[in-house]
Amino acid sequence: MLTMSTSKKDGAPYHHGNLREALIASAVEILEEEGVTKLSLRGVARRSGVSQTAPYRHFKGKSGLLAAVAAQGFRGLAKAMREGATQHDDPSDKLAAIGQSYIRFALANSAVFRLMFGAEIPDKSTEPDLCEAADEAFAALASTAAIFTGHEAPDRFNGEQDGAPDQAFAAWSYVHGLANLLIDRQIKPEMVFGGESDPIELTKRFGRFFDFSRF
Amino acid sequence: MLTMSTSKKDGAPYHHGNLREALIASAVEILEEEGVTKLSLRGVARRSGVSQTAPYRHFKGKSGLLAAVAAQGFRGLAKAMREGATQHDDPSDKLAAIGQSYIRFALANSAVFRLMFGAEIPDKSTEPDLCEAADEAFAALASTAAIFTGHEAPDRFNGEQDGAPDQAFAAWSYVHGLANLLIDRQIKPEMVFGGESDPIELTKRFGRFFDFSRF
DNA sequence: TGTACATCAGTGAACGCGCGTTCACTGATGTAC
DNA sequence: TGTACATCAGTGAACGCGCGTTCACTGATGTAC
Repeated sequence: MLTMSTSKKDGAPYHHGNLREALIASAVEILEEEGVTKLSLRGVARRSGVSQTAPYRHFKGKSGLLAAVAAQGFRGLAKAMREGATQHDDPSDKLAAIGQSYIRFALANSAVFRLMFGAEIPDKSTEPDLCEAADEAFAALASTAAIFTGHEAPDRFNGEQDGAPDQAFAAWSYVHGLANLLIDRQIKPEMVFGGESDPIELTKRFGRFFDFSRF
Repeated sequence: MLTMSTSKKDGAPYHHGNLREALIASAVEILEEEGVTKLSLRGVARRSGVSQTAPYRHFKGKSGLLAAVAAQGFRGLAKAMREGATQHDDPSDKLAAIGQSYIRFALANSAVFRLMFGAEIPDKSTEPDLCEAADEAFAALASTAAIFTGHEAPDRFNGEQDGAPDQAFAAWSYVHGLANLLIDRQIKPEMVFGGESDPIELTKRFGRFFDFSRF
């Protein structure tokens, strides 16, 4: 950073200085505005104001960019869940807050969310960074869910998820499904309440069918 | 059908006779084998052994074909759920059977399932047939879930879902989430059980956290 | 402090490709008479 | 029963397009001396 030449007075410097991050940001924008189908490496470069071959300096082709976007998404989701959880002490409240953060994240970043979990990236296991980010997100959920069993939460899951308690998966399934149905507009909050309403309210309302005392 | 000229002895008759269905079937095959990204109208025509412009006789472009595939998917899902439900009398058993049918369908038709719920078809409301098929699927779930409230199930939802009980949405969320996590390989049955295992067993196992007596 | 030079980050032309869709057409079908 | 003809279902050439990726390149940077 010390030696960066990018100056604010300079309109378009030869060296961008932060192209990798800029490309990811452009990709996210296109993703959210136009959908995965319309996302092209050339379009991303164009939006970043850079030649169409510049991205190859930072990613191994289009698939590399997609993986980086998804990884950043998982990191953001993990952070959101952690922040939600730390605002409460009671395990039930913690878990509820995590679920709400999850829903909020999905709604605010629906195209990225879809990319993270969809089939657009065929084999996630070939992208170590992506795996690590995904594990981080799952760990954020599982560590709280583990409290219900009284077992200690394993602090790493190695992409194996061994030892993660059933509730983690059950809670994840529920919240993941609600998130998906909401972003796919299969459940519209206003349809359930009969008026305009908040998806988070929905999360709480449906959540009472979930009984974590049963383990 | 009476006047169809397609004869079995004839290798490639000029008139196909059943091209619409054949195109949908080809689309499903490509979808499951190669993913949405690789699905092209030309490829579908090719696989059906027909010129690349023939599909335009039966669908209004690529988007029309996609909608037809999704609609057929929803009909199949609705049928599977209904068949699952009729094998039991107890409402809880009925609901559990519906969930299991849902998971089975998703796993057996994962690419179609993704298409049904994903963003590949941008505005489903412009396709009346698709809406109708989706409503049919939701109705199959909601009519059973409604038993828990003691209220009568509305027999149509008009794409509005008004009057559908909360449990229907909660159960749907749970089962939809588990289905998605399974087809996206985020939860691998063998990871949870520590050995090879059956996704349906998972459905039951996690399902016990769901308490439908609370309404 | 000044300069030669290796390294790094970006350029721009070019490749070959498959796509969605249109158009004027032709072969097959079924019906009115 | 035979035939003219409207209708239907498919053909094949052609359009313009944007894409991913490669290649040899050039401008900028930072360091060894």
